[in-house]
Amino acid sequence: MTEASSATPEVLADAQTKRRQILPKAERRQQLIDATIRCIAQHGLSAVTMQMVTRDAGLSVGIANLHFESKDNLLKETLRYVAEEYHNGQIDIMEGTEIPDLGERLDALLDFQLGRGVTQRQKMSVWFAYYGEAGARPVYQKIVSTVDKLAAQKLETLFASIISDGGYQGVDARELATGYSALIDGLHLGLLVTPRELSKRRARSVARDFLRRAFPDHIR
Amino acid sequence: MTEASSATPEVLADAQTKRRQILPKAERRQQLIDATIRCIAQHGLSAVTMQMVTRDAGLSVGIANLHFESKDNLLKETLRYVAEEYHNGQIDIMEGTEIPDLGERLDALLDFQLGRGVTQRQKMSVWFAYYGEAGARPVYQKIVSTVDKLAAQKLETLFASIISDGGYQGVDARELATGYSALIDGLHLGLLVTPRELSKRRARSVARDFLRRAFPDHIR
DNA sequence: ACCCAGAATGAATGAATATTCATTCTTCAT
DNA sequence: ATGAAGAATGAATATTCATTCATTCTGGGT
Repeated sequence: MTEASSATPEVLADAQTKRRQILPKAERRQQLIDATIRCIAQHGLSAVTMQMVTRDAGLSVGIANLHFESKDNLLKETLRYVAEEYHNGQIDIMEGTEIPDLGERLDALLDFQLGRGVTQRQKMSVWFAYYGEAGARPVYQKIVSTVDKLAAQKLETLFASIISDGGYQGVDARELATGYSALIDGLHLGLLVTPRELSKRRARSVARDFLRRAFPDHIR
Repeated sequence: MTEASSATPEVLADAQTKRRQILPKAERRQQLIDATIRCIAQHGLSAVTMQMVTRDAGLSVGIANLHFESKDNLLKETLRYVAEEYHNGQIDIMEGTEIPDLGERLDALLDFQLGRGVTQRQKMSVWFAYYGEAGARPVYQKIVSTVDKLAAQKLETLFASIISDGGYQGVDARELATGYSALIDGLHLGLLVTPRELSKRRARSVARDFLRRAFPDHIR
């Protein structure tokens, strides 16, 4: 009642001063992508609305269509961002020369794949939300498979080096790389869907077991 | 204009005779669940509408709300159906006594998990569509984890028998079962998202490799 | 100091969609 | 045959949502 008249101008100003800010295109785009990721994780891909995303970003509804042509496009770009972030992280480790020891490099890769950054519920939710739609949306399939292919090659190369280095017999690098990738994906899924039954700790131990059985001289 | 009068009664009858059929509740429910599965696979979970499902089933729009209270419920029941179908199939193989030899039983399990029935795109699409939403929908999480838990136990028991039978040293049944399940999930994902890079044939070979490394005397 | 290009806003619009329910049709017990 | 129980229909309703665009605002260039 008295609020409107008794409140100091400053308080009112604080509440009202939602100063309109103008930022470079790239920055706004990233803000919106980040908001989209949060919304997908919290509400699920099928429940995400433009209102939801723009509210989460603290911006107006019209802005999403200004920077991305459409909702469809925003979702597509968000997937591309998440996919590239993950795969660039892997590739940096695999082809970087900072870690010369092959066993240690494997360890670093595993740390990245099942470590804090990647296994945050947020990221995994987004990941699988898109996988779920991939069957019906060739665009998603293409984004993922494009980026996946390179990572798979690098992994195969790394495995081949390790096989050669350790003189392991009867092990096929390609086959093993496919298996390891699938194992990691499956563990991510378990962490997302049944976190009660699968802890991060155990997921890491399972993946490490797989590697140890394949490369006993390089792990542990 | 003249159609109505010139067309023979029979032709009209053929076109019009969409004889309304009354079926037992259980049968209608199954029809609708089947239609839902097809729609999810073809259009993605987020694009499925009631119109779409009922049209696919060749029925009227109102019928879905008659047999399932709501769209939400129809989707929930569809997930339950698919989850139970898959897990019952696995459990039948694992605890059935039809296959006494442990190695053969493992083979049968692998055949089922990566064989025709399960890896049809339809089923896998539905599978991952729900996984994608599971992060945001506790109901889905619960349905999957409930049904998953039992299958995981049976698998662990089977592995334990094999370990004991083969006298394998330094192998933990639980750890291995977790790894194998994750591997299968990951392979399903690969078959769905990057079918170009991963054939069914290779998926089976990868899974078999995993088992052979763990239980060399029982596989191949 | 003052423009103005174009960034940002949000009310309005129209399309899509879940759900309802009055009505029609089937079946079966009698 | 007949009527009643209830299964099935689909036009109508109310809601939700993506997209538009006239208007407002900002900050850098002069």
